[in-house]
Amino acid sequence: MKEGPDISRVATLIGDPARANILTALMTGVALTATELAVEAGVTPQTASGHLAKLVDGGLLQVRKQGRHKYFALAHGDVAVALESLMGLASDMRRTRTGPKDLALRRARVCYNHLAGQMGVKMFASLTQRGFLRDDVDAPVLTDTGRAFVTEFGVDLAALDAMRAPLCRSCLDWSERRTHLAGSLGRAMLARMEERRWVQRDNQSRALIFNAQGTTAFEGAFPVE
Amino acid sequence: MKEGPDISRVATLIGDPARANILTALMTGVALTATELAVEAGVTPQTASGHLAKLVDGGLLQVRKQGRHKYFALAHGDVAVALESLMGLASDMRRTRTGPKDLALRRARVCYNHLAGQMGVKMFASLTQRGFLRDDVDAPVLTDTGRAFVTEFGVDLAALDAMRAPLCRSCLDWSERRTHLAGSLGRAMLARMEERRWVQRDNQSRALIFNAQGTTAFEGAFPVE
DNA sequence: TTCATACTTCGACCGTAGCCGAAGCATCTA
DNA sequence: TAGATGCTTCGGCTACGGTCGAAGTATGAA
Repeated sequence: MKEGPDISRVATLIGDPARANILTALMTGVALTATELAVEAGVTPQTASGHLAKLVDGGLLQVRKQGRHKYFALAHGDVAVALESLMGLASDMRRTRTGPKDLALRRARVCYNHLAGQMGVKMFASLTQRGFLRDDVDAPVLTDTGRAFVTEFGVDLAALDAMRAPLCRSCLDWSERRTHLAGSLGRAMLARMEERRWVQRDNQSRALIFNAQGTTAFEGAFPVE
Repeated sequence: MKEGPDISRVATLIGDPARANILTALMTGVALTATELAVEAGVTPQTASGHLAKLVDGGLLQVRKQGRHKYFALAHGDVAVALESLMGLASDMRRTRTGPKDLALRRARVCYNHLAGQMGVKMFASLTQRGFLRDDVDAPVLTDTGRAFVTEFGVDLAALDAMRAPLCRSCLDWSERRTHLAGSLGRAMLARMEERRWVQRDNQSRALIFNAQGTTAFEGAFPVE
């Protein structure tokens, strides 16, 4: 016993319902203030304050102070990946009644600011099949034809390259159990779709709602097989 | 709030130190009896019994009854993957003193019966670089030349194909943060190395100890770059 | 300066869950 | 049949951690 990193400490951190709600809320990728997160978690500000301190101390959240507000966000993408993998286990469990809201989430949702769900997986598959993305040892790699494609799509690759964050990352979908595209490129692709008004975020949840034109355009842009 | 699967329940399950020890012990891939796990977790049999029931009920463990013994194992590979991703987060945290035992674990260890750690990552990289393994959308795929290679290595591919379990899977290493080879092929490769007496398991931990000849042979079989 | 807002600290309360001793089944051995 | 051995159930103890009200510290607005 007592070998390797201590799982139980992190798991305990995630295990409290209020903290789990906070983490889930931050899966969208946006930064939220302490009071906003208190509402999200369904507890009073004092209680939330304690939880947030623990999460930051545990390395799961990062915090930025701005005036009298404190903005919290996930510490890094790995946290989101780990949370998704836990969701994968949780969705296995019995008594998982799938409501209509759940269906929307399975179809398309935001995961740390990139596209996840059936449509996320479809996009990833399309890019790979057409040779735009190559799934390398560590992470997916954008090929030359792929760079041309996403530039055409309207993504400013030069700006993304300038950032230190990794361009491509893969993330395992809890609902689909397949890979979708994360990383700064994944975020940029979703941002572009929002700019083009293909898709709109649901204010209440992580669900993404594609309108009629958006759906058609998506199918055209990311054909599969 | 209350969207997607309920993370907190699974996380709470993993969050108790005794249960975390149990899960970690089962990461080797072997099935253990209730009393063995009680010792591993450092609690009395009664207490362990309760924990084990919860883990089975939560879908994290599977159980097989054999005479008056009960053998417990991880429910499926996804559980191991999720645990590894939690370890990845945990190893980030401060106050992670890395002892000598930890070093051995980082070098080579068993992860659900396949090879993990630096040497696991190295093997995966070597196989990919030489075109034996192609990292596809879902999971790695063994190429034709790859099939020839592993057959030459002494793995009975026909037997593996006959099993329903997936041949190749990738698993993210908590210590290396890179991919290594899991799935039935991953297990077969490690088994073959043990047959050849390249490597021996440590009884006390998940560490794998390569002897001198084993190390040399490994370097020869899986060159990198 | 004065008031409002955002967040934190303190203290007390309470519930839950882990823990073990004792006793109870179930299964194998002699 | 009697006696081990492996696992489970029960009951009661304990402690830890989540919760909120009240009060305290920052920052910004009037």
